[in-house]
Amino acid sequence: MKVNLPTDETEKAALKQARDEFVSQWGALGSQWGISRTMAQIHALLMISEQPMTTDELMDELQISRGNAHGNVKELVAWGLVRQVVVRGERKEFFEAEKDVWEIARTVARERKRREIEPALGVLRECVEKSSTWKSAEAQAFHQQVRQLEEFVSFASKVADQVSGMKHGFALQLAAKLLG
Amino acid sequence: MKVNLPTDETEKAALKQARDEFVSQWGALGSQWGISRTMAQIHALLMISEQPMTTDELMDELQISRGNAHGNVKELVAWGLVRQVVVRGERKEFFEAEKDVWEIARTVARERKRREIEPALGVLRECVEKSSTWKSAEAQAFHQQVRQLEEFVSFASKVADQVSGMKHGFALQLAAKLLG
DNA sequence: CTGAATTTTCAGAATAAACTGAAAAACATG
DNA sequence: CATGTTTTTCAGTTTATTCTGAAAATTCAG
Repeated sequence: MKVNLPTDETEKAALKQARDEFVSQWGALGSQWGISRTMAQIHALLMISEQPMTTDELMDELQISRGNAHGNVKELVAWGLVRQVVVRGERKEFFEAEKDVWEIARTVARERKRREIEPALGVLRECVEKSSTWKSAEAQAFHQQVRQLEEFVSFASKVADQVSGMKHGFALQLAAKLLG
Repeated sequence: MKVNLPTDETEKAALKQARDEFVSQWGALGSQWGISRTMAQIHALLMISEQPMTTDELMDELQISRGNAHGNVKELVAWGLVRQVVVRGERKEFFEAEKDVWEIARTVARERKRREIEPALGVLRECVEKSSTWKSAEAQAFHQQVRQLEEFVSFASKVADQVSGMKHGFALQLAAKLLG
């Protein structure tokens, strides 16, 4: 069996510390974003874990309750950022995160479109519709403004579709178009 | 003086209702997004207001306290989405929103980069740095994953710069590049 | 079918975020 | 400088969100 030289031990400890730091910081960023701290931490943990993990491991690692771990991991599954996998000979459910950053980006683009852009479009279209036949100067100003907003959000929606439709090496395509 | 025909009155009432609906719905969207409901409502109100407004008008229109109106309008100014303007012969402060959607988009891109992308980059770079010389298989897997994340976020940062640097008609440029 | 293992739910507790209202500070006017 | 006006601050309250922990439901093996 391999001998653990002092440097091995040092590296192992430093790795653990770096992983914890990453999970913790990613969680803090999560709340800056619109998602809960715990959900971001679970995502971070699964992204840097080589093996799929169980709910109990998440509870243990992050010091959180079963209900919390359960709810958040299921929400990550609903987002499409985490999937449930079967480990042979095990009854428990195991979870693993999508690790490919381009896939993650596509998923986030798709979900944010659905959750943020589409509801806004609904509101704006209703306002544009209602105000389209009004005659007064004030009403026309209102119409103009909501129409411009609607046009922009509609454009953003198309961009999101375009991005989430791009295949694996999409960053190259996108980079070429935007930066080239 | 102009006579108010029944249709004028009807339109006036419908306009008021549409404006209120827009403000209320935009507020709800705001919380779906990462910003407070009130801040989004103030922004909506100022975007569809033809004249600049005072804190007292905001308080009255949205039925909120002075402290709340004050704090949120100042935060919008800090974002760069609203500016303070001087109205001749008035002592009170007046506020108006940027109405040009492309300007709004640039501002949001710039601010979100600063608030969401840059802190993430900081965390990731630290992790990449620390783990770059480690030897074990686990450590290298960690390094690889955070490096990929760092590369992507760094790319996103460049995209945000590009977008926020585009001049007025940028949507056309962007549309041509992305959709063309 | 039985019982142990596991997942799911959810009422109440804890925490975090937003808001109020009034007092203090800053400002303008004569 | 005295006074009335407007802005700013902030301690305390309310509201919204997240989390806990235990009970109920489900699943599976024998």
